[in-house]
Amino acid sequence: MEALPTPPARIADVAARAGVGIATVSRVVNDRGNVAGPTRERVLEAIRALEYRPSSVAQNLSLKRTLVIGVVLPFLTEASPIERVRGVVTALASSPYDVALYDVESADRQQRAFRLLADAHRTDGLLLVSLIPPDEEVRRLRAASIPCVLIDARHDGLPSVVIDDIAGGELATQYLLELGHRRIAFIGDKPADPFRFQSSRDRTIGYERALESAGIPIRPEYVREGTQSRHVARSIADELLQLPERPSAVFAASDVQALGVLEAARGLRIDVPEQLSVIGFDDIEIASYVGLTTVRQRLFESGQRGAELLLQALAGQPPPAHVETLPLDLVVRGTTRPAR
Amino acid sequence: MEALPTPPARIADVAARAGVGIATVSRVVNDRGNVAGPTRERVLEAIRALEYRPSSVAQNLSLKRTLVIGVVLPFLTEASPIERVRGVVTALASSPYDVALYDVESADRQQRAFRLLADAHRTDGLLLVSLIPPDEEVRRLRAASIPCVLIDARHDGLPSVVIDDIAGGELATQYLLELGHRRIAFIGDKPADPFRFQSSRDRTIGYERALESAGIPIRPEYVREGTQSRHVARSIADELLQLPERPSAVFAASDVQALGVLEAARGLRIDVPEQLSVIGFDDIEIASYVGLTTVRQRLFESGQRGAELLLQALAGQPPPAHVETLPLDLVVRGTTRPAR
DNA sequence: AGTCTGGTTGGAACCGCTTTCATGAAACTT
DNA sequence: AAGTTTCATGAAAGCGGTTCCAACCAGACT
Repeated sequence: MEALPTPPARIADVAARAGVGIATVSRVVNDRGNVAGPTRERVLEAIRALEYRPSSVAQNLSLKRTLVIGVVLPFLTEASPIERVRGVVTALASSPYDVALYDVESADRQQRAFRLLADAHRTDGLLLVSLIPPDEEVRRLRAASIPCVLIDARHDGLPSVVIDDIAGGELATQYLLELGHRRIAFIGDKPADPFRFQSSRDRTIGYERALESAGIPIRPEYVREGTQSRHVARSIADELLQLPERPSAVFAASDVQALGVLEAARGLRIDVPEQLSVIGFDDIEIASYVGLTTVRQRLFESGQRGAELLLQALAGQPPPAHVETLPLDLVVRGTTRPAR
Repeated sequence: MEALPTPPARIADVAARAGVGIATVSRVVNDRGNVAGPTRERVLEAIRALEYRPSSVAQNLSLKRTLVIGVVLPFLTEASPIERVRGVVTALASSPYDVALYDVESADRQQRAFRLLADAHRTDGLLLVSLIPPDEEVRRLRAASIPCVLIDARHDGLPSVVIDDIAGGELATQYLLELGHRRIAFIGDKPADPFRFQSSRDRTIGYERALESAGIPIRPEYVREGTQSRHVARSIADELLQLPERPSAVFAASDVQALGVLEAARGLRIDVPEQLSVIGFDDIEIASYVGLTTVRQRLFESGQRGAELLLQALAGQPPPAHVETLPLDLVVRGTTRPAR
């Protein structure tokens, strides 16, 4: 009993079978307008018999919407964007919208994605994660009145969900200062990255600001940069920890890098936290397992919140706040301790 | 200079401006058919001036396709499905297809997703991850000729990408046996889960088979089940490690659970691997950091391969192999050691 | 009994694109 | 020079829905 490929029923088939006009079928399907009881029954019967499902593509064309929200983000490889996506998916789960994912590792991928954004009909709304759209595209989006919300990025005139990276940098550094540390090193992201915004740079500023207000001079040899990877961070930390005057604490701009620092310390037989305090940023899942002290940024929530804002915009309400700043929390675990 | 919301140009606008028919514009846009040089130029000029982008929704309706591949999966919260999605996204990056994500944590979400699958027009193809579709839906899919590939799941008549869980269970257990362990415990997934396939059960079978062929009787008190979480695994391991005859090795059906075992051991001051060997399954990212010995399954590759198979099916080629089994590798790290 | 009113209904236009098909002009035959 | 191809082109018919609008019908009202 092989089910042969039957073309799916169209609205006209249903109408014919029920002996009514297509308009009536549409009314029944969408529960709109007045349809007399018996008529409705006949239509429903026909729908059941034919296993009719309205073609969403046709609906989309007719209603000029797609019920798709595009999520554009770089580095799907990393833990943090994924957390954000999870937030987005969760927030959109109870909405009628689907989530389309666009990963833009490379520049041409980004090109492609933005070309797509420019297609005024592919998505109803856009969520850009850790990505700053070119002005040109923003203009197009606006012209096509496609709402767009940024997550972990800013752009004039677009609503966004962000954190205060400067404050975060200060928070971490101040905590180390309170613990009595004076020789505090910093490992940041390499800002050369074409996509990267200035999160890391801002965290550096926070770091410097905290040191300054504590009256501690900034030592250039304590401030390093490398790509966002454990491996690179490890080798940077290796150098750092073999300086004549070894830092007693390291603030890494991300947990991933902090893990690299921990590895380096282990390799050099430097006990953490006895001889070295380490603090990270993000609070990714591994952090809790390893017991890493860190600055938690609410990744999941950022996605969720961004999606909510977009949903509001889609519902016709103008986005309430232009820039929404999510709070940061210091999560003290086992890799930090008062300086001796 | 505010860009006011101008309705996007339609094909008719372009045609009017270029002084040609819409058919000609379509030909130029799709690079199909013959269009005289000068005419083409005029059309291109008009397209440029009007910033015309064909509406993909309209194209979809006309061409009866969507260029969307739906990826349905439960537990986006966990590390392994995400790795698979990454594989899918990567494989599909250079294709014209977009990826729509459907997370189906709860039963009604699953309901919704399958209802969606049944909509013959929303996606061109489907990738089901760790999910077995009801026969009814499979029938519908076939009737609508929507190709569908399963990843980490099987269903008669649908191509799938899987691993040999039995062999994996044997692999892990045999390794422990080779190390001289005789008291080997097993912690598996709770099979009560409505979505869950029988991966965990199969791994149990592999475990039992390995013990049997080594002539070692299976002790029921050594075989436990709990939900896929570190927390639950930890408490199970807690009990296990306080049995009168404590096992010398534990095989956990997933790395996440293995991490729970490590925690339990730490809590009980049982040294790993000196006093207890632990082996996991999956090889998620944390595993390498923690130095967990495990059975690697190629998650990323499973997504990638599944997407490739689907692409082939979409291109009209029937899927070559019905069930594709990905290899498993034993990854020896620091949590296993010969029995004393 | 005749007109009004309001709920039901179906025809037809429209959403924006692709593609078939007919048409006319240009190029080629014989 | 007349007939036959070939090529470029546009009108129109889908694709499968939604919705405006006019037509119809029954009961309510005068």
